Amino acid sequence: MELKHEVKSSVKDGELIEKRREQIIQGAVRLFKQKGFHRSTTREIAKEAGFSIGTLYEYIRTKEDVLYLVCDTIYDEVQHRLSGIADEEATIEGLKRAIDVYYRLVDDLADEFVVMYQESKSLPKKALEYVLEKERAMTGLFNALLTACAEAGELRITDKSIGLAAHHIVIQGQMWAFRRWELQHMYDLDGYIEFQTDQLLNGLVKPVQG
Amino acid sequence: MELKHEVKSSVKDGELIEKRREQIIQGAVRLFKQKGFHRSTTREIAKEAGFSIGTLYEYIRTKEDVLYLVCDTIYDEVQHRLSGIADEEATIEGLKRAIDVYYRLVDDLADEFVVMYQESKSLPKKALEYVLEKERAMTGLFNALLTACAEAGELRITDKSIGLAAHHIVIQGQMWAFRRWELQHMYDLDGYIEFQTDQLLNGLVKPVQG
Amino acid sequence: MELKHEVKSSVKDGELIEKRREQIIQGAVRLFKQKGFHRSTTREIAKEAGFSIGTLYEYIRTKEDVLYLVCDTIYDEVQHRLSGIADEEATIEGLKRAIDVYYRLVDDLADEFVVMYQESKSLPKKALEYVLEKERAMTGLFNALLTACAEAGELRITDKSIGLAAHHIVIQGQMWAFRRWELQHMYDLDGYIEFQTDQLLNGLVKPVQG
Amino acid sequence: MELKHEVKSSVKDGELIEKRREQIIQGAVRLFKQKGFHRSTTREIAKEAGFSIGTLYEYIRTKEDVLYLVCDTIYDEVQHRLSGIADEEATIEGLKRAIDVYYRLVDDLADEFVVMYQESKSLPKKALEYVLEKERAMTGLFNALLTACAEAGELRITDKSIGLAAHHIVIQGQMWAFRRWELQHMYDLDGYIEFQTDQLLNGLVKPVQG
DNA sequence: TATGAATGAGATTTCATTCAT
DNA sequence: TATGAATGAAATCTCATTCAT
Repeated sequence: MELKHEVKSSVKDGELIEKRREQIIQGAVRLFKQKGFHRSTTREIAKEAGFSIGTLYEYIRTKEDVLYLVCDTIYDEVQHRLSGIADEEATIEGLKRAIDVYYRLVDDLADEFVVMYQESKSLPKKALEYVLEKERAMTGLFNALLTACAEAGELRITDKSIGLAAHHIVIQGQMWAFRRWELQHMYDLDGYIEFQTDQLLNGLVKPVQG
Repeated sequence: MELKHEVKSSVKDGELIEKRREQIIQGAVRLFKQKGFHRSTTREIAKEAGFSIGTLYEYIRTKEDVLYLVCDTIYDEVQHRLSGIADEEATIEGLKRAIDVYYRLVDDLADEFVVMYQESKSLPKKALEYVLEKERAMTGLFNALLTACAEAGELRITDKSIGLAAHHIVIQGQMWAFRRWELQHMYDLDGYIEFQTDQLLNGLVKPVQG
Repeated sequence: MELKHEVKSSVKDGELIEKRREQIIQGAVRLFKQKGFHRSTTREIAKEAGFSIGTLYEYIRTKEDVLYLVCDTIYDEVQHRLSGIADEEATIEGLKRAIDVYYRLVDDLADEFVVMYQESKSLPKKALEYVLEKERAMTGLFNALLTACAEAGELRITDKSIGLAAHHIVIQGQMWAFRRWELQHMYDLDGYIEFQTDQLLNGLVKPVQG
Repeated sequence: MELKHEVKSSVKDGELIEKRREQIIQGAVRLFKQKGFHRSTTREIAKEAGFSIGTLYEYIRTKEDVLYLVCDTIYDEVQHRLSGIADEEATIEGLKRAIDVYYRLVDDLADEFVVMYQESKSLPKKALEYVLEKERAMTGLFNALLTACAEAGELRITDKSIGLAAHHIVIQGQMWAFRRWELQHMYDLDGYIEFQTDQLLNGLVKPVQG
């Protein structure tokens, strides 16, 4: 199902491609954070990556490829770090741990998240689809865990509400990235996680003995 | 604190300016929805507005002015439609009505909201500040109402949590704009408002006789 | 049948388009004569035409459009100047006059012919087809006249040979353009026409009486 | 007058140079046929030749060298295959044989001829001169043979016409290369040779007893 | 006021050539 | 000798902005 939208390179050495793309991505993220995708030029990207414009184009075909590489990498990291969630036990505690992992991930990659959400609509159609699919998968992880908790009788939640609750978690996390500067006046990350989690579970947890 | 970032026009007739800018904004929103700010050209904006590129530049100074006009207009509309909130009574019912008004506003201006949040970082610094200030004012409305309710003893909520809850409301509304296509599979607007409101109040409402 | 491969312009004033394209074509021919199509840059073309690169692109879409405009114009001139041939009388004298007109045309437009034949394969497929069609039409004019002469009993020539003879005439004329510098050591235009015409007719004219 | 425009190579082994250049030329002709000289990249030339871009540049100095090699090789082959002409006997039959040899040569190397005539103006000045000199030598072969025939009383032809007739033969042959696809509808090679030869001699041969 | 032709800085992309391995 | 990654000058094309009419 990995319909990975391939980015063509004219360089043959796979390891080198890996290394150079790493440089490109790092440079691009630094740049996009400051100026966004459209205001960053390919020359700047090349320079930030540490090589010439010609070399940049040995590893990508178009400027949009850079954006795709950035988005793809972020989701790969996300996927990697969230991979544990799928195996969490279907309990309130498991759910809390999953949310905690996710929020800390957002905090670490806050800049990257902002870049991705603000620029991804500039991706070519096929690449956008692929990225959206990854985003859906992320929501899906929480959806599965919530479903498992509900089935295990840990949550009083209707099937209908599960989907929304999953979105809820995901969005609430992203909010930390997008409004960090405002929110950090009021909360630190731990406080924020605690508040949001309580807030969520207050509505969902089965009272101990109804 | 009205730092209204003025947009200069070489036309003198105030009414005409009003009318032309209306055309510009409407055209621009239609365009930005499809292609985003950067991918839309000034020629396209002029055409979509119904006049020539020369005329466009009689009413704005730079392309960024168009984006500013769009953002500014949206907030004017928001401010107008939310003006009642400030006067709501400090009760759960008052809070519910305020939230309802806000969610319906987001639903009506969903496209505009999406455009604004995706593109506003392209505004020049000063204009961006002004827009962010308006955004803060919006959150402030709910903040004030929540505070009033808390003071009136209608809500069990710490001072510290009020700010976050206000953000919560604002974000939850915007989520409807950003994820409409996914969410509409599960909920219609009324259902969504109800669910979100319940969810929020579950955590905040003082149990009847706790 | 005029499948004229349209060249799009973003300028609306038809007369202006006409005028500017005239400038473009003249400048381009001057340039292409010296350096050929590929070695001429769009900036040089603009400069030679007498305006800025931006203006050039108001009147064409791509560099290839310039080549097409050049080729098209040459053939228009050719077609115009050969239009009389179609009405020539079906006699040896008529044929001679037609050949004379054609050779003088080639002499006048020698540079243009060279440009066209050396560069036309760089045209995009559709435009190339259109140009080739015009070339075929030119050969067709002589074909028709030769056929008429044969039918009128003025020439002893098999049907099969007519096609080749028409090609012959066309090529022999082009040779004057392509090898001018060599041939002019030996002949002036009048002498060349006379020699070639004699040569051709020697083989084709019916001996006065058996 | 062998001004052989030397192509420098950094490889010492003469045989290897020979072999590699053969590969380069063959690949280049294939490529130039399809896309022309300017549209073919050095990378493509290297690939088509069967080795890397680095290796290509061990055997040439510039891209234009490739074009020169192609042109030079064609003329070497031409010279080789026409070498017999110089020794032909000064009779009509000898002339006919010479023409026959030449036409068949053109037919064999048709693609190469087309490439050469369409691209040779892209050669650097010195190389172009050298190639033109070879072309002149080819015409010279026929010139000499025609002169010999005239002196032997086999042809009624003025001195002045000999030069033109030689050009005639050369061009008529090239016409087969350039317009093959049109002409093959009407003639096969044998028929074409016969027709052209008759045509030519009709004007030149002394009537048997005139 | 309205128009749209003109401008040219600047963006993306290509590709001949070099050079370290 | 062979390789192919690196380079950067240069090419094409776009588009925000101006200004004469």
